[in-house]
Amino acid sequence: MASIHDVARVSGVSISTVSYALSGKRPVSEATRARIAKAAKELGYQPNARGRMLAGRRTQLLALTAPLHAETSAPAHMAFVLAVVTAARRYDYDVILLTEEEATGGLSRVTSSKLADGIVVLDVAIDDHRVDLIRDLDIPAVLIGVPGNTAGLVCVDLDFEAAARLAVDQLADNGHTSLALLGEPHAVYERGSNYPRRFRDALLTHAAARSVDCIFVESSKNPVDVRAAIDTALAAEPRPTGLVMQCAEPSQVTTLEHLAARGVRIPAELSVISAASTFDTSRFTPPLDVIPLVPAETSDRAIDLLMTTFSKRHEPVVELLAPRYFANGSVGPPPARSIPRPHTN
Amino acid sequence: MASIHDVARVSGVSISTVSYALSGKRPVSEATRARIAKAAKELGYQPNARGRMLAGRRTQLLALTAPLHAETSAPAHMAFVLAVVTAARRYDYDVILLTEEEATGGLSRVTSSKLADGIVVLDVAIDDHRVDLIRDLDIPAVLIGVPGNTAGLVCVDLDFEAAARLAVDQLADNGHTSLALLGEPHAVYERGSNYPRRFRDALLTHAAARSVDCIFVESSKNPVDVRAAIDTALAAEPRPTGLVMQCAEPSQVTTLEHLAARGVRIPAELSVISAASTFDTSRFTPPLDVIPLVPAETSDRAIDLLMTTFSKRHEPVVELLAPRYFANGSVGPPPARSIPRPHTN
DNA sequence: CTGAAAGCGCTTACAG
DNA sequence: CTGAAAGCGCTTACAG
Repeated sequence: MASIHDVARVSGVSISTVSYALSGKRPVSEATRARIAKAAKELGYQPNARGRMLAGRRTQLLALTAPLHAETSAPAHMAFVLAVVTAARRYDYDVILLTEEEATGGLSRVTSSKLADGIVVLDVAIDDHRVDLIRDLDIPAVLIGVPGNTAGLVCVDLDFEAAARLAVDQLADNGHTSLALLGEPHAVYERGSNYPRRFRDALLTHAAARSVDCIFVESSKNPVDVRAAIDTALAAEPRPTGLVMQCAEPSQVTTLEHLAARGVRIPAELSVISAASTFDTSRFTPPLDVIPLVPAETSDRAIDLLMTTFSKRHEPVVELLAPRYFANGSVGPPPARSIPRPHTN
Repeated sequence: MASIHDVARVSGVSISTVSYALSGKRPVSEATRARIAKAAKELGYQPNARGRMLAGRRTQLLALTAPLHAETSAPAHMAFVLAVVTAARRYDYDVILLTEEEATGGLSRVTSSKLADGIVVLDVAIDDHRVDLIRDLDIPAVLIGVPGNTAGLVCVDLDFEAAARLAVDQLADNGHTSLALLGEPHAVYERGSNYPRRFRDALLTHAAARSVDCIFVESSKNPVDVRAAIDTALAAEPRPTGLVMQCAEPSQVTTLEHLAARGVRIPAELSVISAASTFDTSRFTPPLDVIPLVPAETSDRAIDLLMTTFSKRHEPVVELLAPRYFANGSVGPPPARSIPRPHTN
């Protein structure tokens, strides 16, 4: 394997000139540059990362801490991991994946050994051990997600509160006065990442602010429970004419099938919005309006901020990306006249 | 940040003695060792990975090439990525995740820059560009999966042919003479990893060898199509009394629900086996017999082989792990007397 | 525009 | 049992 010395010898210059010619950090005469380029190409020279890491101040390596809980949705998780790696590559960074249960161990290790230049934290919980560690560690870090206490941190996430308001407004502006939210399975709110909670709370709050009734039901990995939840929601009084789903793809598919089976027409009888989804709701039956989760944009922005941190100390900031609404025809006005059902109770 | 020089100074020895004391690669007197350990602890010394990489012959870094296609099942994919990282950590290795579409670019990069000590290839297709590259690259590598041409390679995988035979035997031995296989969606056989093909082909071949009829149908992301496929399968002549499912979890759940809706009792009227599954079929309704995919065992073995390769050149080998069968009560004898249906056609 | 040299923080023969 | 020193392959002040 050719080294920088080989390239220097073949092109008749010093190794420093080779280094500068290849990095462009110092002007090099065109003739010299050409000879060096030719030699490097002939020899198939690739700078050795080990030498570069030690001499330079960068390893060009990021650590991504992305633990998988039982409650984690694998597709969404994968989408973010993929997006982070792709975003890092734009800056010529590679990504070390930290998955261990005792996630803080991995963080300490790659930090104290100076393996990574920076850290990306995925799937942030409200009360996250990794976040406390990050604050202590003297290493640039960015969180994708928002923990309970953001002091001293750089965070990027979708604005889930705004997304919830957007969903409510969309339905309220269409004239709906009673909604249902099909949320994540119960365990997610207990132990999972915190955005489902932020979304749910904001949605209920904003519905109340707009004088819209809203019933909240939880989904499940079990389709039977999903259908029961939907039945519960639709039995609410006054009967919901709008449904917001913020849950995994299988639960949304089950719901649509169940609604079809019950003969509930979308949007004639029920308007439906899919929220915080990473999957393609435009190919559902029927296609659904969606406020998508945006792994690529979120990760790009997170990595941009992290790279900024490398040059100049970045002040703590929580950047929330504005949600966007994509209409696919699943939202309309509520049924002209809802037939009042007999009062029980 | 304390360096090895600091530790040497504080403990009154040379840096080489510190290095040897900490690595254990040379005997060090107990007294000296104790002083060094004390100093290292006081100073919070952690060896610098950059220096270690350059001086030693190892980076303690593995590259994992795990591209995500549209056809990839995210949960299974995640399970393997997680298992590989966990397996690598047993040897104090960290894992760099390579996900790029042009996966060969990443492989060349980490190899020629000497960033990684070895490579793990996931999700191997029959005709995989990465495999050709691996053969050319002068770096230890192990594949999880089996490509069409295994010459010169070290591969580890579940023995899918044996798994298929096991499923057939289990049903045939119970007296079934007509089976159905619900496989992956069509695109998986066209472009995805190759084990579904190996499983399907072996199952059909072995069924024929045992004089068992077998109809093959494909699943889908769309539940409607899954139900149609099951209907097609059960309409086959002679009517199947055994069903093998080798497809994603949602399709298996849909199938069980559809069978329940059709009033098909398991195993009284239909025996069912779930194959190559990474999810827990014992909590399905009803619980299913399963021949699981084993990410942990497969990855552990793959990493063991890779580590062996580091010390002494390992001869090419294809290691297939024996499948195991877990009974959960979903397989029994076929219905005592199948009511012959009127001959159409 | 270019070079000689120091140095990044370790590991590991070579000596004693 | 321990130390002085070379060297891993680069980058980057320092000089000219």
